[in-house]
Amino acid sequence: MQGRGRWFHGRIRGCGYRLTLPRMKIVEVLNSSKGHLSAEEVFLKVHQIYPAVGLTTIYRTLEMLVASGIVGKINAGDGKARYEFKKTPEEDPHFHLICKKCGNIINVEANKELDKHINKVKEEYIKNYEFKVDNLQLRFYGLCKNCK
Amino acid sequence: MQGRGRWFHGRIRGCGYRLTLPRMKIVEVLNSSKGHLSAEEVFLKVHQIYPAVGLTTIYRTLEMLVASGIVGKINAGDGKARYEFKKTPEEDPHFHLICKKCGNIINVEANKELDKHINKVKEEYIKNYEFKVDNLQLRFYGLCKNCK
DNA sequence: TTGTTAATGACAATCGTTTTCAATAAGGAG
DNA sequence: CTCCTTATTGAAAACGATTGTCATTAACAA
Repeated sequence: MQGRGRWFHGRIRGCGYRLTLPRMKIVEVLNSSKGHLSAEEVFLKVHQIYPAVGLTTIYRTLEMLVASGIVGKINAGDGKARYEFKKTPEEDPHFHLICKKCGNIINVEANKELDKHINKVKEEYIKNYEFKVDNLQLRFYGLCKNCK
Repeated sequence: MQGRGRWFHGRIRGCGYRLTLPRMKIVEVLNSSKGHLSAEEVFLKVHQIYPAVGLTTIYRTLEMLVASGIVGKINAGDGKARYEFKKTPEEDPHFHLICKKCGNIINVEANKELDKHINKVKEEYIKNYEFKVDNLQLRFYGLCKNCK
Protein backbone atom coordinates (compact mmCIF):
# COMPACT_ATOMS: atom_id res chain seq x y z
CA MET A 1 0.00 0.00 0.00
CA GLN A 2 3.05 2.24 0.23
CA GLY A 3 4.59 1.17 -3.05
CA ARG A 4 2.33 2.59 -5.72
CA GLY A 5 1.06 5.41 -3.52
CA ARG A 6 -2.25 5.50 -1.78
CA TRP A 7 -4.98 5.24 -4.38
CA PHE A 8 -7.52 6.90 -2.13
CA HIS A 9 -5.55 10.16 -1.94
CA GLY A 10 -5.96 10.59 -5.66
CA ARG A 11 -9.57 9.49 -5.41
CA ILE A 12 -10.34 12.16 -2.81
CA ARG A 13 -8.74 14.90 -4.88
CA GLY A 14 -10.31 13.50 -8.02
CA CYS A 15 -13.77 13.82 -6.51
CA GLY A 16 -13.12 17.49 -5.84
CA TYR A 17 -12.39 17.27 -2.14
CA ARG A 18 -9.42 18.81 -0.35
CA LEU A 19 -6.83 16.59 1.23
CA THR A 20 -6.86 17.77 4.82
CA LEU A 21 -5.11 16.60 7.96
CA PRO A 22 -8.20 15.25 9.74
CA ARG A 23 -9.20 13.38 6.58
CA MET A 24 -5.80 11.75 6.28
CA LYS A 25 -5.92 10.67 9.90
CA ILE A 26 -9.40 9.23 9.49
CA VAL A 27 -8.48 7.23 6.39
CA GLU A 28 -5.29 6.10 8.13
CA VAL A 29 -7.32 4.70 11.01
CA LEU A 30 -9.83 3.00 8.71
CA ASN A 31 -7.04 1.57 6.60
CA SER A 32 -5.24 0.04 9.56
CA SER A 33 -8.38 -1.29 11.26
CA LYS A 34 -9.89 -4.66 10.61
CA GLY A 35 -13.65 -5.02 10.51
CA HIS A 36 -16.55 -2.63 10.47
CA LEU A 37 -16.34 0.41 12.73
CA SER A 38 -19.11 2.67 13.97
CA ALA A 39 -18.66 6.43 13.72
CA GLU A 40 -17.92 6.62 17.40
CA GLU A 41 -15.34 3.85 17.21
CA VAL A 42 -13.63 5.73 14.41
CA PHE A 43 -13.77 8.89 16.51
CA LEU A 44 -12.13 7.23 19.49
CA LYS A 45 -9.34 5.76 17.38
CA VAL A 46 -8.68 8.98 15.51
CA HIS A 47 -8.77 10.91 18.74
CA GLN A 48 -5.80 8.89 20.00
CA ILE A 49 -3.54 9.98 17.16
CA TYR A 50 -5.17 13.38 16.56
CA PRO A 51 -6.96 14.65 19.66
CA ALA A 52 -8.18 17.86 18.03
CA VAL A 53 -10.66 16.01 15.86
CA GLY A 54 -14.39 16.51 16.43
CA LEU A 55 -17.12 13.91 16.11
CA THR A 56 -18.85 16.07 13.51
CA THR A 57 -15.84 15.83 11.25
CA ILE A 58 -15.85 12.06 11.59
CA TYR A 59 -19.44 11.90 10.36
CA ARG A 60 -18.84 14.35 7.53
CA THR A 61 -15.65 12.69 6.39
CA LEU A 62 -17.15 9.22 6.49
CA GLU A 63 -20.03 10.37 4.30
CA MET A 64 -17.53 11.95 1.93
CA LEU A 65 -15.51 8.74 1.77
CA VAL A 66 -18.65 6.73 1.06
CA ALA A 67 -19.59 9.16 -1.71
CA SER A 68 -16.08 8.78 -3.14
CA GLY A 69 -16.32 5.00 -3.10
CA ILE A 70 -13.42 4.64 -0.70
CA VAL A 71 -15.45 3.37 2.21
CA GLY A 72 -18.48 1.11 2.40
CA LYS A 73 -21.36 1.88 4.76
CA ILE A 74 -23.61 -0.75 6.20
CA ASN A 75 -26.58 -0.42 8.47
CA ALA A 76 -26.94 -3.64 10.40
CA GLY A 77 -30.21 -2.67 12.01
CA ASP A 78 -29.01 -1.79 15.51
CA GLY A 79 -29.41 1.92 14.93
CA LYS A 80 -25.80 2.78 14.23
CA ALA A 81 -24.11 2.73 10.84
CA ARG A 82 -20.82 0.92 10.37
CA TYR A 83 -18.05 1.68 7.92
CA GLU A 84 -15.45 -0.50 6.28
CA PHE A 85 -12.46 0.53 4.22
CA LYS A 86 -12.26 -0.85 0.69
CA LYS A 87 -8.89 -2.42 0.03
CA THR A 88 -9.11 -1.86 -3.70
CA PRO A 89 -10.74 0.76 -5.91
CA GLU A 90 -12.76 -1.91 -7.73
CA GLU A 91 -16.00 -3.33 -6.50
CA ASP A 92 -15.35 -6.41 -4.45
CA PRO A 93 -18.68 -8.19 -4.05
CA HIS A 94 -19.08 -9.83 -0.70
CA PHE A 95 -21.84 -10.64 1.73
CA HIS A 96 -22.25 -10.23 5.46
CA LEU A 97 -22.83 -12.43 8.44
CA ILE A 98 -24.27 -10.28 11.21
CA CYS A 99 -24.38 -11.46 14.80
CA LYS A 100 -27.66 -10.50 16.45
CA LYS A 101 -26.06 -10.59 19.88
CA CYS A 102 -22.69 -8.82 19.69
CA GLY A 103 -23.38 -6.91 16.49
CA ASN A 104 -20.16 -8.13 14.92
CA ILE A 105 -20.07 -8.24 11.13
CA ILE A 106 -18.16 -10.88 9.19
CA ASN A 107 -17.34 -10.49 5.51
CA VAL A 108 -17.74 -13.54 3.31
CA GLU A 109 -16.56 -14.04 -0.23
CA ALA A 110 -19.10 -13.90 -3.01
CA ASN A 111 -19.58 -17.45 -4.20
CA LYS A 112 -19.24 -17.51 -8.01
CA GLU A 113 -22.27 -19.74 -8.54
CA LEU A 114 -24.50 -17.73 -6.23
CA ASP A 115 -23.28 -14.49 -7.69
CA LYS A 116 -24.33 -15.65 -11.14
CA HIS A 117 -27.83 -16.48 -9.97
CA ILE A 118 -28.27 -13.26 -8.08
CA ASN A 119 -27.32 -11.33 -11.18
CA LYS A 120 -29.83 -13.34 -13.19
CA VAL A 121 -32.74 -12.40 -10.94
CA LYS A 122 -31.41 -8.85 -10.82
CA GLU A 123 -31.88 -8.64 -14.58
CA GLU A 124 -35.37 -10.08 -14.16
CA TYR A 125 -36.33 -7.46 -11.61
CA ILE A 126 -35.01 -4.69 -13.79
CA LYS A 127 -37.28 -5.91 -16.57
CA ASN A 128 -40.38 -6.90 -14.61
CA TYR A 129 -40.50 -4.04 -12.15
CA GLU A 130 -38.73 -1.39 -14.25
CA PHE A 131 -36.44 -1.00 -11.26
CA LYS A 132 -32.90 0.27 -11.82
CA VAL A 133 -30.67 -1.77 -9.51
CA ASP A 134 -27.54 0.05 -8.32
CA ASN A 135 -26.27 -2.37 -5.71
CA LEU A 136 -27.39 -5.27 -3.61
CA GLN A 137 -26.89 -6.66 -0.15
CA LEU A 138 -27.13 -10.22 1.02
CA ARG A 139 -27.09 -10.61 4.77
CA PHE A 140 -27.29 -13.57 7.06
CA TYR A 141 -28.45 -12.78 10.58
CA GLY A 142 -27.75 -15.14 13.44
CA LEU A 143 -25.24 -15.95 16.14
CA CYS A 144 -21.48 -15.92 15.68
CA LYS A 145 -19.04 -18.52 16.95
CA ASN A 146 -18.48 -16.70 20.24
CA CYS A 147 -22.11 -15.88 20.97
CA LYS A 148 -23.63 -19.29 20.33
CA MET B 1 -59.55 -13.54 5.99
CA GLN B 2 -62.91 -13.49 7.75
CA GLY B 3 -63.82 -17.09 7.11
CA ARG B 4 -61.52 -19.13 9.31
CA GLY B 5 -61.08 -16.39 11.87
CA ARG B 6 -58.06 -14.17 12.26
CA TRP B 7 -55.05 -16.32 12.93
CA PHE B 8 -53.16 -13.46 14.52
CA HIS B 9 -55.67 -13.06 17.35
CA GLY B 10 -54.85 -16.55 18.51
CA ARG B 11 -51.18 -15.92 17.96
CA ILE B 12 -51.22 -12.83 20.17
CA ARG B 13 -52.98 -14.67 22.96
CA GLY B 14 -50.80 -17.69 22.44
CA CYS B 15 -47.67 -15.62 22.97
CA GLY B 16 -49.04 -14.49 26.33
CA TYR B 17 -50.19 -11.03 25.32
CA ARG B 18 -53.58 -9.50 26.00
CA LEU B 19 -55.93 -8.74 23.18
CA THR B 20 -56.57 -5.05 23.69
CA LEU B 21 -58.48 -2.47 21.71
CA PRO B 22 -55.46 -0.45 20.53
CA ARG B 23 -53.75 -3.67 19.46
CA MET B 24 -56.74 -4.78 17.43
CA LYS B 25 -56.91 -1.40 15.73
CA ILE B 26 -53.19 -1.49 14.91
CA VAL B 27 -53.36 -4.97 13.41
CA GLU B 28 -56.49 -3.96 11.52
CA VAL B 29 -54.64 -1.06 9.93
CA LEU B 30 -51.61 -3.19 9.09
CA ASN B 31 -53.81 -5.90 7.66
CA SER B 32 -55.68 -3.57 5.36
CA SER B 33 -52.62 -1.62 4.23
CA LYS B 34 -50.48 -2.57 1.29
CA GLY B 35 -46.75 -2.14 1.53
CA HIS B 36 -44.33 -1.32 4.30
CA LEU B 37 -45.34 1.34 6.80
CA SER B 38 -43.20 3.35 9.17
CA ALA B 39 -44.24 3.65 12.82
CA GLU B 40 -45.48 7.16 12.20
CA GLU B 41 -47.50 6.13 9.16
CA VAL B 42 -49.13 3.42 11.26
CA PHE B 43 -49.80 5.99 13.97
CA LEU B 44 -51.51 8.38 11.56
CA LYS B 45 -53.69 5.64 10.09
CA VAL B 46 -54.67 4.22 13.47
CA HIS B 47 -55.32 7.70 14.77
CA GLN B 48 -58.03 8.12 12.13
CA ILE B 49 -60.05 5.16 13.38
CA TYR B 50 -58.98 5.38 17.02
CA PRO B 51 -57.85 8.89 17.96
CA ALA B 52 -57.02 8.03 21.56
CA VAL B 53 -53.98 6.01 20.54
CA GLY B 54 -50.50 7.23 21.47
CA LEU B 55 -47.34 6.94 19.42
CA THR B 56 -45.66 5.04 22.24
CA THR B 57 -48.26 2.32 21.99
CA ILE B 58 -47.66 2.05 18.27
CA TYR B 59 -43.97 1.37 18.85
CA ARG B 60 -44.60 -1.08 21.67
CA THR B 61 -47.29 -2.95 19.79
CA LEU B 62 -45.24 -3.18 16.61
CA GLU B 63 -42.34 -4.68 18.57
CA MET B 64 -44.76 -7.13 20.18
CA LEU B 65 -46.14 -8.11 16.79
CA VAL B 66 -42.64 -8.64 15.43
CA ALA B 67 -41.78 -10.79 18.43
CA SER B 68 -44.95 -12.80 17.81
CA GLY B 69 -44.07 -13.33 14.17
CA ILE B 70 -47.15 -11.51 12.95
CA VAL B 71 -45.33 -8.56 11.48
CA GLY B 72 -42.00 -8.26 9.68
CA LYS B 73 -39.64 -5.39 10.42
CA ILE B 74 -37.18 -4.05 7.92
CA ASN B 75 -34.63 -1.32 8.27
CA ALA B 76 -33.97 0.11 4.84
CA GLY B 77 -31.18 2.38 5.98
CA ASP B 78 -32.99 5.71 6.00
CA GLY B 79 -33.16 5.83 9.76
CA LYS B 80 -36.72 4.69 10.18
CA ALA B 81 -37.91 1.11 10.51
CA ARG B 82 -40.75 -0.17 8.36
CA TYR B 83 -43.26 -2.85 9.16
CA GLU B 84 -45.21 -5.23 6.98
CA PHE B 85 -48.05 -7.54 7.90
CA LYS B 86 -47.54 -11.23 7.20
CA LYS B 87 -50.49 -12.65 5.32
CA THR B 88 -49.87 -16.17 6.57
CA PRO B 89 -48.40 -17.65 9.74
CA GLU B 90 -45.75 -19.52 7.74
CA GLU B 91 -42.51 -18.02 6.61
CA ASP B 92 -42.89 -16.65 3.13
CA PRO B 93 -39.40 -16.02 1.79
CA HIS B 94 -39.18 -12.93 -0.36
CA PHE B 95 -36.68 -10.24 -1.19
CA HIS B 96 -36.86 -6.47 -1.37
CA LEU B 97 -36.34 -3.79 -3.96
CA ILE B 98 -35.64 -0.55 -2.12
CA CYS B 99 -35.82 2.81 -3.86
CA LYS B 100 -33.00 5.09 -2.78
CA LYS B 101 -35.02 8.16 -3.65
CA CYS B 102 -38.55 7.70 -2.37
CA GLY B 103 -37.77 4.96 0.14
CA ASN B 104 -40.49 2.73 -1.22
CA ILE B 105 -40.07 -1.00 -0.70
CA ILE B 106 -41.24 -3.59 -3.20
CA ASN B 107 -41.62 -7.25 -2.31
CA VAL B 108 -40.44 -9.78 -4.87
CA GLU B 109 -41.05 -13.50 -4.88
CA ALA B 110 -38.21 -15.78 -3.91
CA ASN B 111 -37.02 -17.40 -7.12
CA LYS B 112 -36.82 -21.18 -6.58
CA GLU B 113 -33.44 -21.54 -8.26
CA LEU B 114 -31.89 -18.64 -6.38
CA ASP B 115 -33.42 -19.78 -3.13
CA LYS B 116 -31.72 -23.14 -3.53
CA HIS B 117 -28.31 -21.57 -4.06
CA ILE B 118 -28.65 -19.17 -1.17
CA ASN B 119 -29.48 -22.06 1.10
CA LYS B 120 -26.44 -23.91 -0.17
CA VAL B 121 -24.03 -21.12 0.77
CA LYS B 122 -25.91 -20.68 4.02
CA GLU B 123 -24.97 -24.24 4.92
CA GLU B 124 -21.39 -23.48 3.92
CA TYR B 125 -21.22 -20.45 6.18
CA ILE B 126 -22.65 -22.38 9.08
CA LYS B 127 -19.86 -24.91 8.65
CA ASN B 128 -16.94 -22.65 7.77
CA TYR B 129 -17.61 -19.81 10.17
CA GLU B 130 -19.46 -21.75 12.85
CA PHE B 131 -22.17 -19.13 12.42
CA LYS B 132 -25.75 -20.08 13.29
CA VAL B 133 -27.94 -18.47 10.61
CA ASP B 134 -31.45 -17.53 11.76
CA ASN B 135 -32.67 -15.55 8.79
CA LEU B 136 -31.40 -13.75 5.75
CA GLN B 137 -32.15 -10.66 3.72
CA LEU B 138 -31.49 -10.02 0.08
CA ARG B 139 -31.98 -6.42 -0.96
CA PHE B 140 -31.61 -4.60 -4.21
CA TYR B 141 -31.07 -0.85 -3.88
CA GLY B 142 -31.76 1.48 -6.75
CA LEU B 143 -34.46 3.58 -8.35
CA CYS B 144 -38.06 2.53 -8.77
CA LYS B 145 -40.19 3.00 -11.86
CA ASN B 146 -41.49 6.39 -10.72
CA CYS B 147 -38.17 7.81 -9.56
CA LYS B 148 -36.04 6.92 -12.58
C1' DT C 1 -68.09 -8.67 39.99
C1' DT C 2 -63.72 -8.11 41.55
C1' DG C 3 -58.64 -8.10 42.02
C1' DT C 4 -54.32 -8.56 39.91
C1' DT C 5 -51.37 -7.05 36.72
C1' DA C 6 -50.30 -6.08 31.94
C1' DA C 7 -51.09 -2.32 28.89
C1' DT C 8 -51.88 2.45 28.02
C1' DG C 9 -50.76 7.45 26.94
C1' DA C 10 -48.45 11.82 28.06
C1' DC C 11 -44.10 13.36 28.74
C1' DA C 12 -39.29 13.34 29.33
C1' DA C 13 -35.09 11.22 28.11
C1' DT C 14 -31.90 8.99 25.05
C1' DC C 15 -29.04 8.14 21.18
C1' DG C 16 -27.14 8.53 16.63
C1' DT C 17 -26.72 11.90 13.37
C1' DT C 18 -27.17 16.63 11.18
C1' DT C 19 -27.24 21.61 11.17
C1' DT C 20 -25.47 26.12 12.30
C1' DC C 21 -21.94 29.34 12.49
C1' DA C 22 -17.76 31.67 13.36
C1' DA C 23 -12.85 30.47 12.94
C1' DT C 24 -9.32 28.05 10.25
C1' DA C 25 -6.56 26.18 6.62
C1' DA C 26 -6.07 24.09 1.62
C1' DG C 27 -4.34 25.15 -2.44
C1' DG C 28 -4.80 27.93 -6.88
C1' DA C 29 -3.61 32.65 -8.67
C1' DG C 30 -0.32 36.00 -8.88
C1' DC D 1 6.42 32.53 -1.43
C1' DT D 2 2.20 35.28 -0.29
C1' DC D 3 -2.44 36.33 -0.69
C1' DC D 4 -7.28 35.28 -1.34
C1' DT D 5 -11.11 32.57 -2.03
C1' DT D 6 -13.69 29.10 -0.39
C1' DA D 7 -14.04 24.45 1.46
C1' DT D 8 -13.39 22.47 5.87
C1' DT D 9 -13.29 22.43 10.69
C1' DG D 10 -15.01 21.97 15.75
C1' DA D 11 -18.28 23.32 19.41
C1' DA D 12 -22.75 23.57 20.48
C1' DA D 13 -27.41 23.36 19.47
C1' DA D 14 -30.96 21.04 16.85
C1' DC D 15 -32.98 17.11 15.05
C1' DG D 16 -35.77 12.77 14.44
C1' DA D 17 -36.65 8.15 15.62
C1' DT D 18 -37.16 5.41 19.39
C1' DT D 19 -37.31 4.13 24.45
C1' DG D 20 -38.02 4.92 29.43
C1' DT D 21 -40.92 6.62 33.36
C1' DC D 22 -45.00 6.68 35.84
C1' DA D 23 -49.59 7.28 37.22
C1' DT D 24 -54.01 5.71 35.22
C1' DT D 25 -56.82 2.29 32.85
C1' DA D 26 -58.65 -1.93 31.25
C1' DA D 27 -58.06 -7.43 30.30
C1' DC D 28 -59.37 -11.33 31.94
C1' DA D 29 -58.84 -15.17 35.49
C1' DA D 30 -60.95 -16.35 39.62
